[in-house]
Amino acid sequence: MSDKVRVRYAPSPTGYPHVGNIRTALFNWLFARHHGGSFIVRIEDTDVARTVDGAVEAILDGLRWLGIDWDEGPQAGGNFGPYVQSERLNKYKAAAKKLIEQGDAYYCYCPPERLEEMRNEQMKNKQPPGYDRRCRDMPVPEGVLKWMSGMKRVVRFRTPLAGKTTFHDIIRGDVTFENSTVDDFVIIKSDGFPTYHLASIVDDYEMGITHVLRAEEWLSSTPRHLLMYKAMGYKPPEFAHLPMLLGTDRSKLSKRHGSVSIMDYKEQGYLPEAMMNFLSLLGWSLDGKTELMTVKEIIKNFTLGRVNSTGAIFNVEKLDWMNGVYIRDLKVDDFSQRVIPFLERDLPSDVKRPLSLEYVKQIAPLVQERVKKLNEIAELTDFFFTENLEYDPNILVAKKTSRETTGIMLETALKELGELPDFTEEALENILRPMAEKLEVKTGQLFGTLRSATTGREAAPPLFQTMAVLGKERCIKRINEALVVLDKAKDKTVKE
RNA sequence: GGCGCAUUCGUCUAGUGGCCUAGGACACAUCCCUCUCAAGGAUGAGAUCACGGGUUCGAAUCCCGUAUGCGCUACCA
Repeated sequence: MSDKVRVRYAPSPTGYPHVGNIRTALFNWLFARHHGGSFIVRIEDTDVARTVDGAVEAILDGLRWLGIDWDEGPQAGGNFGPYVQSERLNKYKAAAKKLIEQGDAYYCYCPPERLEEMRNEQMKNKQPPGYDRRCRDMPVPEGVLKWMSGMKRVVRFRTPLAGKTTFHDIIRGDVTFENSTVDDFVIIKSDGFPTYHLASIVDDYEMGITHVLRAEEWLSSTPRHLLMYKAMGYKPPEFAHLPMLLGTDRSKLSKRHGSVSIMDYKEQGYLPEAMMNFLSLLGWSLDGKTELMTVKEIIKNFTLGRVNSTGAIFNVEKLDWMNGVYIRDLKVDDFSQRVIPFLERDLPSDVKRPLSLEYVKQIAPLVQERVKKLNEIAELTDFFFTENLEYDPNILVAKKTSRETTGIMLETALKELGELPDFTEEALENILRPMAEKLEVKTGQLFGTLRSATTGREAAPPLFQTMAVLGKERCIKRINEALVVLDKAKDKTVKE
């Protein structure tokens, strides 16, 4: 590749940043970074009706969250601006004018209702739907008359009636379309805005885009674009149509498949680095074996030759696993920092904020390897923060033990723990293990009972560490409370 | 309906004519470790490479056809 690579991500601000879209952005970015080229963001806001306030910022936030930076575009500037299509209308008008003048485009006065009717008729007769070209050869004076009388008009491209358009897709190889299957599509809408087709080719040309990497859904409109490049006398860029992201039923990923906004994933506690790693593997692979990679490694190895052509189902289970791997890899301090916003968001409201970073740092290592998503943190650790525990008294009585035995275990623990000078993990272990032996119960039974008493749950981090972090005072208090509610529990001497 | 693209374990994928009696990962199962839950380790089950024809000494890999899926078929992108 002798020319410097210039690629773009061209989202339209019609809603939240969709993961499928972001994946396209990611591949463009990886491609640019791999080749030392430029990654450009261009906002395609040519659909006035569908434009949503705040969408641009949301999309940019999504990119930033993942660590995708752009060399040119909104907030970054660049020499090819403006990077917002609604600020480039004159360029599209000029292009349309040129096409009309050289006979490659024409005004069409057909009202939407007629087109609708025409389509219905075509469908009914099992004809391929498409514009019937009624205005294609309208004499100029007639058009002028309609225009003067106030009729609305659009500009359509005059598609060649015969011939073929072939192009080489970097991922799929040669693709050919019969021009006769391409209808006279609209390039300027009646509101004066261009359609995607016109705007994108004008901008891609003027911004010096060398490669267009976009989702497969665009494959069928590529001949339109090529025809326009030709009519405009532009040299077309190279094309690569990326496989789509699919939902579990293999259809285009959408809301009904679950979360589709990249920001939802952020809020659920996926790490951006895990998300990027996972997304990069949807349609691309290094060697079929290496899956966990740093951004650097991904960039270093990312080539279109290793992008496949089959749509990929967005497999959340694998994402969860990968996120867990990344979480476990975090340094305790880092993990603690990242977890605080989630704790502050999800812990019961009576827990005082702001949380102590020092205290969180004590808790964090106990749950780090047990968490797949950061939003699980509050649920897993709330007993470290709340004063009163609420739980089913039955969990105090370990399997195959009686209420009486449980009472004895709690009393004994209470007494010996009370005399323990330093409440460390090691000291606790040294006192609790022999205690089980003395009481002639299994360690699992004793520890289980104490776990329930001190945490209010049956599954928690290792007992000694947990108790050490909770501290002597709180553990004693909770064991006392356990003794009170024990009355309500049932014996479990009979095998369940 | 038309056009286009695709088709390897449930899922993500490796595979570019012989190394494939098809490899890895997630998920799943069993076992080990173990104070619970995880994590970790080991083992296992799971794909007649959509199907049918060719080409070839030899095909998951090349060609043709069929089927299925998906996408497009807007004054949306």
